[in-house]
Amino acid sequence: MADDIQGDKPTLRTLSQATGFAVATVSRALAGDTRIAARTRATVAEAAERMGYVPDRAARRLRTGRTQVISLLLNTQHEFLGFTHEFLAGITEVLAGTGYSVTVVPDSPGEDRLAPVRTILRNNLADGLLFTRTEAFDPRVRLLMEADFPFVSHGRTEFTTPHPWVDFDNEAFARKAVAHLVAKGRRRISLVLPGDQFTFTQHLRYGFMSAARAAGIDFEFVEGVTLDSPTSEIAAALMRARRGAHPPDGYVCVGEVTALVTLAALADTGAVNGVDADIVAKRASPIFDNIRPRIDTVFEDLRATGRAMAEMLLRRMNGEPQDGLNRLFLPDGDLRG
Amino acid sequence: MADDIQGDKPTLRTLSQATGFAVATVSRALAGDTRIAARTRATVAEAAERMGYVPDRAARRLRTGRTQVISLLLNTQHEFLGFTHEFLAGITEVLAGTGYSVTVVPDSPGEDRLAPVRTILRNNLADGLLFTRTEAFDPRVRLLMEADFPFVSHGRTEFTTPHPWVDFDNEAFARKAVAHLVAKGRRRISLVLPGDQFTFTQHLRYGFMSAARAAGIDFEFVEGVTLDSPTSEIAAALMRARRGAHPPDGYVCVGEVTALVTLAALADTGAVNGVDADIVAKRASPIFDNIRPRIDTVFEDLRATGRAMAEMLLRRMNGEPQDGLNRLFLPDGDLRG
DNA sequence: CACCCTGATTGAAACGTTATAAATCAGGTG
DNA sequence: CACCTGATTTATAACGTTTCAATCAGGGTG
Repeated sequence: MADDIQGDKPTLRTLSQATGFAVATVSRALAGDTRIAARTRATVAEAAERMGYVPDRAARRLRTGRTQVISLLLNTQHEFLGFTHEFLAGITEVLAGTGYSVTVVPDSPGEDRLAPVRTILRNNLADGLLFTRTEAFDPRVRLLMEADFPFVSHGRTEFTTPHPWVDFDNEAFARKAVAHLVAKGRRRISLVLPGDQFTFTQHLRYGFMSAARAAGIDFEFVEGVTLDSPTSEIAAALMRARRGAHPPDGYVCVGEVTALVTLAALADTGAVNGVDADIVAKRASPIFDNIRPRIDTVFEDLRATGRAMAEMLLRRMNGEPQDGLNRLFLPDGDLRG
Repeated sequence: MADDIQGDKPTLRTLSQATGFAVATVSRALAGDTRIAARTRATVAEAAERMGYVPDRAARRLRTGRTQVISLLLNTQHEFLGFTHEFLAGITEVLAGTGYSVTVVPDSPGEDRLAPVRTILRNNLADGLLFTRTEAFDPRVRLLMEADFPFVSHGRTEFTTPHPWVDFDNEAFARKAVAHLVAKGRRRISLVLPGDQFTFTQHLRYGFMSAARAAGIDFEFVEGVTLDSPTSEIAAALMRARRGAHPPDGYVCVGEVTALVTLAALADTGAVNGVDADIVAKRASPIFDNIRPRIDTVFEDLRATGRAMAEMLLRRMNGEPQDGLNRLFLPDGDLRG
């Protein structure tokens, strides 16, 4: 809107008139085409710099079909703490200066998770896609692979065809957490799992179960709720278990919210954290430094995860073969308390 | 990339051939131009629907200059809990189905806050702008008003020219919090303020001070730190005050993180929350339901804030006069504990 | 000297849309 | 029946970019 004080913004034509070269020459010079004389390229580059030329995204997009946009499917339903913030920060950090911008598209598991992807593909709204909460045979992955559309998933799948992903080693986290509880002398440990459809649920379950079995201790999965259940339901389920015949004396918590809920459930049933039971949690933000009594945590660096995913997507969009593009983040060496 | 299984996606020309009308007619029919015969409009609309026509954003953008994009300046530096997530969820909720998409642009106070705005204006990267952490004489507001560019700020300014904003009544929050502490018999209350440059800092300070004075109790502002200081520094400052001659017996906390830090500082200096001191906090996420011992909170609904800002921006971009476009969220009636 | 390279540049077309101005048409009027 | 009017429709240009094919000037070669 309004009158640009700056005067009209420079275009290729402006540069063409200023330098005396044709529009086509200017375009190719800026693109660094080596078939344009080096001297010409220098002249054009200098003029572009001087006049503050910036290519028009709409025109380029119309011509080339490339949008210069990356879409992020963001879960807007369930609550997170540091997750969204850190993740987005990491992504924008990498994309700054690349000319790509991130658009946020709401995604709600339970709804049709394919719908937003279809829209993006069909209407050509982005050049690449990032998403989280990947399922074992995630229909989004299937669709995107079929369409040969660049993407990076947060979480692995069970597909045999390789695709780019970034993941956190939740199996290792579970083992480490169990080992820590065992070292503290705990004999019956409990875990609230995410929904069965997610791949990382399997990793958690396997790591948790096999570590507990190897240590010869009892374990249970909290019944009737998942990590995404309303916190009131999770709290109720936890308290039910505490009042049962064999209340757990150790908890592995996959998210910060669950950790707080567990802490509250302990308090509300008269149990004392650190005495009657211990908690080990995965955390994504520094907030847990400020919880008293302290609880032991393993840090999942979501900012680094966002960075890794964005970088990988850039490489993928640049045409790199996709079978090498994976990264598994290992849990920190030490538990932080 | 790749071959669209769907075949080529329909364009105006496709529709033109299918219906027998000229491209221009089809375009205007779809735009609902009343100078096109009603019958024709119906025919065209039907064909568009049947073939799944969606206008090409790049072409439309190139032609009209409108981007169909809204940019959100997002602070990626400081930690937040529910903030980013809830806020974004509210925005995307409103924008879903409007054809607008949100892009996230990093913004770091301390850096040049004008730079991203300039880029957006100059390169025409968006039709509207949303941002937070508004300053009293926010240079972004000044620039955007000069350019007559649609925006909605989260937070008021001191400019006399009106502009659209959405804000939370932090003065009322402070008064309410103080009143609550006074009712509990607290006689010396403390507050960590945000940086002086932000408008809401003045509102907080004024509400806090005048309510404390009216009640005839002592008060202090924690020295040397702001809400954005590293939590370790805030913790240190709080503990220093606790060990001083006149430790506070009441705390007003503007953010969730500060509330947790305060809680931790109490615990670490051997004070008991609810006995030696009380805390009232503003919260943006349901997480505080799960903190034990419970602390009293006032809820700021950031999802609703995001929704309000997005709706307001849409109205503004539709050319509504901007002097009516404000909304002040009042703190909840009851303190929740 | 005619020829053909090679290197450098350029004209023109196209991407899909919308706005402007002009063209067409049907129907009524003198 | 020619003409005017209002209602519809349409051709055309333009937005700024990239790319294909064509042009052009020299210089070496036969």
